[in-house]
Amino acid sequence: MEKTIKDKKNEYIKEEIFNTAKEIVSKQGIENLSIRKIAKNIGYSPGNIYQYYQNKEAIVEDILKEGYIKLIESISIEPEKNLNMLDLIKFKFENYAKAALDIPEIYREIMINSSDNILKYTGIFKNKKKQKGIQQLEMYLDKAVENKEIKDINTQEVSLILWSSIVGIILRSIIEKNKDKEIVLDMIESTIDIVFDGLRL
Amino acid sequence: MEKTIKDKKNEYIKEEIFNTAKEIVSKQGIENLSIRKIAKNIGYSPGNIYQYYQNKEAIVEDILKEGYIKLIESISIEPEKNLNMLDLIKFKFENYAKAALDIPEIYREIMINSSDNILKYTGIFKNKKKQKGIQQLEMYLDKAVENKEIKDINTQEVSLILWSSIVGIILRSIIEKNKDKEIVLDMIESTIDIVFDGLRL
Amino acid sequence: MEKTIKDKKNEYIKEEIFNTAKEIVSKQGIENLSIRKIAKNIGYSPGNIYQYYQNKEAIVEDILKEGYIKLIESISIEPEKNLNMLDLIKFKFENYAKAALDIPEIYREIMINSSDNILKYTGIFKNKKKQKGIQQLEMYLDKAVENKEIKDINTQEVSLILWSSIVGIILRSIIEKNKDKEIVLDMIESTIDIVFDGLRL
Amino acid sequence: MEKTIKDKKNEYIKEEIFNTAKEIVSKQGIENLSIRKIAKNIGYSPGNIYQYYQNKEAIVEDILKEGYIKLIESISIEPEKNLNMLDLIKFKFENYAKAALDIPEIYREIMINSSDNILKYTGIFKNKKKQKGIQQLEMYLDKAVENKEIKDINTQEVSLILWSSIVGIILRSIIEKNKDKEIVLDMIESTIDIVFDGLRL
DNA sequence: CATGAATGAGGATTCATTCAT
DNA sequence: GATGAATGAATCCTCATTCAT
Repeated sequence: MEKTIKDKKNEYIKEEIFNTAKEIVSKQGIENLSIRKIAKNIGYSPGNIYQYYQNKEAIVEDILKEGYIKLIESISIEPEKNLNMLDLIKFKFENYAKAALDIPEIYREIMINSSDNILKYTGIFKNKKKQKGIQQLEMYLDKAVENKEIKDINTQEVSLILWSSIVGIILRSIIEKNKDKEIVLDMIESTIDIVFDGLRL
Repeated sequence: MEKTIKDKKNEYIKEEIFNTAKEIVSKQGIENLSIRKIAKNIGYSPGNIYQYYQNKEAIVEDILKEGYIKLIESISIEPEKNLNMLDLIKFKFENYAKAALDIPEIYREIMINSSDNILKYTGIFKNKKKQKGIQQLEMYLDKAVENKEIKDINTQEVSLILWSSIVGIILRSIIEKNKDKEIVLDMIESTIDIVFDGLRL
Repeated sequence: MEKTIKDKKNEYIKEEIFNTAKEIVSKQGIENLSIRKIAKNIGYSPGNIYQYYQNKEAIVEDILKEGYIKLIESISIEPEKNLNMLDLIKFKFENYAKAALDIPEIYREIMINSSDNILKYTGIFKNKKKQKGIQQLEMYLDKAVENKEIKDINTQEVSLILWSSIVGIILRSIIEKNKDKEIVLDMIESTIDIVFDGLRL
Repeated sequence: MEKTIKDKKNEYIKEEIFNTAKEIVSKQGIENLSIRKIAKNIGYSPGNIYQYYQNKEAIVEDILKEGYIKLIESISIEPEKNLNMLDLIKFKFENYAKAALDIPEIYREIMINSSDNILKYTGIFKNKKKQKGIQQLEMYLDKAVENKEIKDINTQEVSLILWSSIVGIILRSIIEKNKDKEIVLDMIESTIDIVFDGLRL
């Protein structure tokens, strides 16, 4: 019993560390995250951080992982009405973009990161196992073909193209610190429209 | 005469610094470039670097500038035969992608950099003056409309979409350390094809 | 309780840094004070200094502030018996000079420093708010006028003259590393005498 | 013959170094004087400076020496008419102050410098041989006594007092970067007036 | 004469991490 | 659990001086 309480406290502090780290990353960028800053911000000592996280890298990993989960969640939201595939894809990407733009610095970090640990989730080139987003997108395109919304295409390739195009657009917006979300959402919608126009029967 | 020899030596060492720096950037990323590393690699004392470069920033700037120039040059190559706009755009982007993949880490750095100094050349959102690549692309699309290759579209928007899509694809390839250039070139060609298919009359 | 002990140790080390810094300043002048020297002298690593002081400036500031406080204290001592203004001024300046000569290098630094931060306390030319010493001196001169000890003069001007004359004498003694305090005290007394003689009714 | 020309050229370059150094000192303060800056400013190489000066210190010494000579010259100017000693002393100190305020940074350095080399010229405490200014001032005071302008005093002590008071005033003005020369000249005149008033028969 | 490349020591500061308490 | 002192290595940069050319 006591252990459980301790565990809870333990969890609580770990979260505190985590949230503070996230805040620093969001406000100052990942390159300005330091153990000392985290410690100072939560009022603990630097050494104590190591009771909860093995090292700085582990904290960063957690932050990126959480960000990734948010992105996955964003594309797990299902529309209320039945939509054709074009609109469904638009709906999904809109949610995805909103989620990404909600955590710009973290999204940037996720998408720029070259470590295998992260590429496991974001990679499109060598991954044996496709990441969730691409999987879903490919499935929708398959259905669109099936539904005769579009012609018979290599859905595997097109999904990669569409995905990296849209990631590219979001990323540029973040890198340029563009604050006008609408522009980005419009560009994404147009991109999908144009691609679909190009795929019509 | 003597002066010329000295100048040459001077030039030579500056280049040595420059190349060493480039090598470090290419292998370890710009975040791991340091004056000390450069000095150690070429067997000089750190202070001596400052005989040739005002500071670290100047070195980085030179590296990025050289990279940017290569990119500009790549899209300045004109095809031997007359091409329609679709093929011309493909030709240009192919050259661009090849140039980018030739200097992956540097391209990465250029495209990820958020400093105004670099955004001047790479920005698409707030820039008053459009960057060379977008300018050219927009012009080609205008001509394509004129030639009735495609329907009458907002060429300004489409050029941004096309550009950031392709930059996005190249960037992902670099981030994932994908070595298979052909895949990237194919994806780019397909992207252009699909977009053009979507814009046909 | 434990915290107190730690706090005390903390305080102790901070003081050690402070005293070491003061020693270096006293022996080698402020221009030769460096974090590395402090660290070496107390056997710590340079980085550790930053646990106790935010930066070098903060250390210097503390040293000068302490010196300034000693000066202020020296002129806050009141004589045991009632004195006429001439003798009161002598009494005050004598204490001031003794305090100054107790911390020669630091006094030198305070009086030579051109930063606004310090001039706030030592300036006599542009300061809106008069510094404590001048204020007091002017008040005494006013009283001397009131008491008919001296004629009706511009006490504002005379206080500045008297003050900078005496600071000038002390400063020269310090700069010349003159160790004979009596000479300086005599010169100061004579200065005050002569000036008062010049101001008599 | 050829040697003479060489010598002249030699002299010329040495002067160039000297003047440049002086300019840097005047504009940026002595703490910002560096061999490299001098070399850069005159278009020679750093190494070459050492052909003309043994080291940095020698340059500084020369600058201070020249400054000192200017001060001596300033008090060597004789008034056109015969003046009583009070007015003569005022005349001399006025010229002195003007000369000092003409080269504030250098004057500051001269008067703050603690090296024996400089104290030889500026010291008042231990010097066996009195410096020129004090000598002259003492002589004038002696004459004033002789002329019955003032009472019979210890002219040795009073000259020291007067001199260090006035140096103190000038120094403070320079340290505070006060640009209003008139204020300083007025304070000096008042000082002399008051002291003389105090010395009257 | 003159160059300018090079050194080596030094400057302030920041950081992740460890460890005795 | 928590502290925070301490390290050691790293960061960029500046400087006086030397010396082969």
